[in-house]
Amino acid sequence: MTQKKPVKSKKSDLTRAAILAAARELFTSQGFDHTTVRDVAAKAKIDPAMVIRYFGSKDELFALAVEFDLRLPDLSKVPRDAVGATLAAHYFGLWEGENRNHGLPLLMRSAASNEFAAAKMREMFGKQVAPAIAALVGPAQAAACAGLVASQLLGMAFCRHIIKLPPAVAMPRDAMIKALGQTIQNYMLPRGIKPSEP
Amino acid sequence: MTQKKPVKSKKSDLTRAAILAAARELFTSQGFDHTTVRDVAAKAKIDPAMVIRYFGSKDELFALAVEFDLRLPDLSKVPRDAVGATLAAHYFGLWEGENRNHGLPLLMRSAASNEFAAAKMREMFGKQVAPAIAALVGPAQAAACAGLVASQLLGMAFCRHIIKLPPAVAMPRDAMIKALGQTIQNYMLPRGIKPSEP
DNA sequence: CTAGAAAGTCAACGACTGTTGACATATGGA
DNA sequence: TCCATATGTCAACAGTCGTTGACTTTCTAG
Repeated sequence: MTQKKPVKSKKSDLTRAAILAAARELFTSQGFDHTTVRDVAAKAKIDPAMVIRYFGSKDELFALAVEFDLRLPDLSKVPRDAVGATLAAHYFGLWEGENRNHGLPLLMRSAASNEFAAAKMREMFGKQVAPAIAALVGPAQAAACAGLVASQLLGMAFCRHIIKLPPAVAMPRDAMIKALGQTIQNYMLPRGIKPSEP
Repeated sequence: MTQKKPVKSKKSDLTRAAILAAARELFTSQGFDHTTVRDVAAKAKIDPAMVIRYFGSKDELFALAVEFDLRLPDLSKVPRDAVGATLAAHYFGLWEGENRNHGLPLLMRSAASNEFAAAKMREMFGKQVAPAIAALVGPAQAAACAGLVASQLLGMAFCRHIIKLPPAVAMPRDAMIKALGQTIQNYMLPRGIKPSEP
């Protein structure tokens, strides 16, 4: 007899997962508008009608495909002068690590021309990034600081992975993380050095 | 009599200009895909067929709407320690100055999901930005430097004007330009400080 | 084995899109 | 005045899209 509590992986679960995986890939590489329900179905090797049956609509599918966790490291356990580099390294691990098929590249590709995706990016920033930074830099400068950090990290991802600007693509990962790490470090915990006047 | 050399502003020229202006506005605020030929025609108060007659196709209209000149200042005539701030100020003058209706916001909005727009951004970078930077920093580091500068400037525009991340929107323009100016300055002309190892 | 639910297939609808061609009107030189 | 050309209008085509409902196949509980 088939129990009902210990949910077995029914066949429908596999199909569901296949659709979601196909959708993530296509949304990531083509964006929301250029990805058709028929494309997703073809990649998942099922009928377009199934996509709608399983997820209700293209929008709901997108909303599910987008969900994910940044899994930011606990910055309070990182040496203070390594915070910038740690953050930069973690962030580009999300883009260039083993499991690349998550919501971040997907959101980035669609956010510029899709208000739902833009709102999701703002939400993710507000719930995951801002608090992590606010815990380190004090409430007064926290917002501005978080905005600056986000602009640098998102900007490099935009150049390197979205529009593929040659020098940003060619830059070795280590050098990029080092440069961005210093910038972020300076935004978050500026030294007494005071870049300009002594 | 109507002369033919000193081109008078015929009526068709006005219509053409009206179409182009309407197209720029809509492409900028909605991106390429969400802007329909019918939208443009409605905004220009003419028939959709005229848009095609005047510009051949939606793609050709987009290609024309996108053309523009960054008008970068001559960095060699700027005090070396003011290069970063000058560049940042000029760049955000393009976004927030009086004449905002040009190709840059337009490209940014569409580049993530439109290969033509992405290619145009790469071309603009290669022809206008990279040379200006290469003239200052020497060919060895020029490419990497230009990539870093672009990532920071484009990233902030993305946060502030495209997805409208609250802290990036709220940041006063002066403070933003100061912070970004320092970062860019450091990318282009790092002080003797030598960030890490000597 | 068998009835019924789950899973999958198929064709079509209605809306929207870029684009076209046939037609009407206006303009300006002869 | 008249005609050629420039300019503008209108309806429709062909294609694509998300979505739906009717149908068939597969699986499994009783």
